[in-house]
Amino acid sequence: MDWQIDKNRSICPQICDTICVMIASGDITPGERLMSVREVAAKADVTPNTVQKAYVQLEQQGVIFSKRGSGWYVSDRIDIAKDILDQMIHAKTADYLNEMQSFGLDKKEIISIIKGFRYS
Amino acid sequence: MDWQIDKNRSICPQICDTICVMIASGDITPGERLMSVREVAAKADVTPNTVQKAYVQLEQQGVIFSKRGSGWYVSDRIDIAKDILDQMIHAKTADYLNEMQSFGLDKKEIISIIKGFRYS
DNA sequence: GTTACTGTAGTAATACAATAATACAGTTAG
DNA sequence: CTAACTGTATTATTGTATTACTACAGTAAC
Repeated sequence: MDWQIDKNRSICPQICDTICVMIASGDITPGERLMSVREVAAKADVTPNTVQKAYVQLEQQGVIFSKRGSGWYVSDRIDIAKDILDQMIHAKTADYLNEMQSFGLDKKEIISIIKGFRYS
Repeated sequence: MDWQIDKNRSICPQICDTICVMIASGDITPGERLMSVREVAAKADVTPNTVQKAYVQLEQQGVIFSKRGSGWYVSDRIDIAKDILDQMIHAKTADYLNEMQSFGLDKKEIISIIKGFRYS
């Protein structure tokens, strides 16, 4: 997995999203152990504290659970991770469309811009 | 103009964007006076300080200029406002596409989601 | 049992955006 | 001239995210 973090955006949600993608895509499966808080922190070049916060959030949503002193593990409810992702995609799309409309663009124009988009 | 501010996002850039849209769309024209810092602050329900900051940023980019004690005015260079908007649209589209790709979606899937998007 | 890992918890420091309140100086209209 | 509006500037405070550091307790392997 690529633990690439965009430091211009909030880090904690990015970690949550990355874990959910790994679970939804089958990259990691129920019962499997996650990388430790300190490992992820090192890979993503962030503070263990921030990773811990993200893990706790996912735990509260039922996506993962912890065994004290042992590690973090993927829960059986991979459907939750998928739901979170779907919801995330919908929310971010809504935000994007709203912003584009505040710039005076309608849906057709937006799609046209995306189709013609060249990646740098 | 609708001075609707999304308080979940940073306010200062939203004010800058709104002014640029007003200029690019011809809603306000070169030489015309803008609403005062205090007026905008009241309409948008934010602090005059924040509006001031946004105006100064636009001034540094050459979009507007101030006459002390009198007010803020639209500069002749409406092309700058248009450029800023184009750049903004491109940047936000790039961010959106990058995020969607980190969720495992390709361009075709993204367009499909947008086409089927229902506004709430 | 010791060692090295793990989760867990807390504090302090930093950075940033925004708020709040105030004051000063220039302008414009009456 | 005066009053009411402007822009401008400063300071203090809040809220949030993140970092940095430290400490404690449970687990697992040797």
